[in-house]
Amino acid sequence: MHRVSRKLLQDSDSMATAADGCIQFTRHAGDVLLNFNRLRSRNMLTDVTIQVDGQYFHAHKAVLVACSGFFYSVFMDPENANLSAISLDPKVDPKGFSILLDFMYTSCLNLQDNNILTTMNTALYLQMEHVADTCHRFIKSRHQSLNMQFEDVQINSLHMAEETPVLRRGDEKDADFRSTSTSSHLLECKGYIPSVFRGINTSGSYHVYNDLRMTDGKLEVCNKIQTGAPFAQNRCSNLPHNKSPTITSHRSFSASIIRPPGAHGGFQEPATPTNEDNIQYPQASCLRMSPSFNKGVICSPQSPLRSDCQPNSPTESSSSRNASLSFKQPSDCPKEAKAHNWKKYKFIVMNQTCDEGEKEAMLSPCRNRPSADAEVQSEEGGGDQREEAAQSVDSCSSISCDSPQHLSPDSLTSDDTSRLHSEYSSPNCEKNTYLCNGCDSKFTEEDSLKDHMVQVHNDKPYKCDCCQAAFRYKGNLASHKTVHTGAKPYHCNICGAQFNRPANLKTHIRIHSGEKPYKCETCGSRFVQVAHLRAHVLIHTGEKPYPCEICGTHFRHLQTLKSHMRIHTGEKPYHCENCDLHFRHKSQLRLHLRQKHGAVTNTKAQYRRTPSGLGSGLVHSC
DNA sequence: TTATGCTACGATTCGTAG
DNA sequence: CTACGAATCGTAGCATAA
Repeated sequence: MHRVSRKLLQDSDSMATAADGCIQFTRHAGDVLLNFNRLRSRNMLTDVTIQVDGQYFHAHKAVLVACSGFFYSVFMDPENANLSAISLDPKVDPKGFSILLDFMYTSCLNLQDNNILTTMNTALYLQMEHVADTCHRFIKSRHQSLNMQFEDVQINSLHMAEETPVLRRGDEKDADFRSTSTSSHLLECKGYIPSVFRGINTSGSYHVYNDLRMTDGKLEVCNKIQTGAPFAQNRCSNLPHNKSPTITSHRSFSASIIRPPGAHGGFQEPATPTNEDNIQYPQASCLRMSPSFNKGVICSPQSPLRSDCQPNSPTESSSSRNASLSFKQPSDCPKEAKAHNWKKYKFIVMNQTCDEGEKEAMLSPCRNRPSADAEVQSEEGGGDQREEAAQSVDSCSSISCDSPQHLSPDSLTSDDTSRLHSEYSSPNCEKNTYLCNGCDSKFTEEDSLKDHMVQVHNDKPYKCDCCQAAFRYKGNLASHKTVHTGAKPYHCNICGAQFNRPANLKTHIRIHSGEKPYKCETCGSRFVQVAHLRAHVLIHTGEKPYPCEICGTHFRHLQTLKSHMRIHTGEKPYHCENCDLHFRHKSQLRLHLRQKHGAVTNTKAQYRRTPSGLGSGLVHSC
């Protein structure tokens, strides 16, 4: 019984039983998002392509709609139900969009000094107010080192004012600023006004940080406006007019819909200006930033904030509200070879323990220590305990790397971990209680916490003293050490091949015996190893899970992708020393050697590796 | 603690199409 | 000649039963 419970705990990783008997899987939401991101990285089940200034992004409409008021307005419109491609306004910065798209799929917002403005403006365009707010707090928290950028933003707002009449009615102090600011970053700052989608309803409300200023060390935002599409106004005509101030901003932004053939008779709709005359000015043209400034957003009925068919906007979610400012790079799944593995995709989410990022979040002492993030969060007001629990499994939002005592998880020993948990346990934690920062479990014994960290959070306390490889079990460390000794005590009686494990020898023996226990049910082909069968069935399923990030070509096998990448890198690792020619593929070298040098090159011994680098690698000696 | 099975992954080989 | 597809083989990490 104990084993069953333990196994269940491992499988579900982290779950809590509520008082009503409902078992809450605290990682479920994150795992689902992780799966979505992996699907995106493989371009699987993506149903829309977004073109941004010549760059293409594949995504799932459902994710876009769930995260962005802009996309919500677009895709929830029945008229656009079958859209498979959309082109955003060329003013939208692809980098900013990429950051936000990553955020949608990872919860990680890669905010850096050089992209903060682009990200914030793009967030406004996409009606991701919570992200814009976070960007704003980011700026606020770093204002002392970003004075120049604030000036840029102010200059930027003036440019917007030149385009948008509503801005001209802003604070007259702008005029002073206009005459003094000369930042070189001016051209890089795009003043975005999320505006009317060409022919498409982008109803919703959003405020625009079109003017940021520092006053006595405090940030102010002026000319906060709410905009909406005329379509929205029509749809919401039953609402009191003063509850839905509709401003159709003009020519600042647009997007075009690329319709599938047959839909409305054209592939890409030409951009058409929207109603430029329907502009109403908000009564309050200047709003001082306050801890609750975002509460003042007025929402139209079609806004994601008020929709009855969409979950709460991230604006209202605890995770976003409490999101701290993370400088952690978002996980880059496409670059992670392991993430491409279909088996891992299928299985890892339900069974995986913490990845490194999550582990870092769990071990980070910052969560329970005063920090700039905490200061930001305190302004937002505290969330309830349930929200905090959910927050604890958020691998990114709770991470702050600005702590001077931040430690890399790789550098942590088991003792370090325990020390951290003891040292940075919750202030509310009882004395002599060891608190797991990963799931808020409490233990009275330090060893219990250690065991918990191993079983639940994949702590690997056993480290090789030679290569620092970490293992969960002591036995595996011992097995690992036999590989550095190089001992291969298991011999094949038929061919003499040597192996370090009986299991590997057993697999090898199948070559001689002809045993192929794994059969493809589709074509009947048989394989020695189940992994070979899995790779084989991709032929039948049509799946090509390995995309080239440069040209977008998808491949069925990782090795094929790697070989393909040589086209982009120019690498030709196979070298003929006789005539100093380089080849991209070994088969080419072999053919060359046979034809030009009469060599027989069918044994591994005839090749040797050379130092890595372009044009180096395997060298044949004739 | 050891043995074992499962699994992922890298390297390699061969074949084929353009 | 070049690039890709598919299969094959070996290695080693992970998890658990014995």
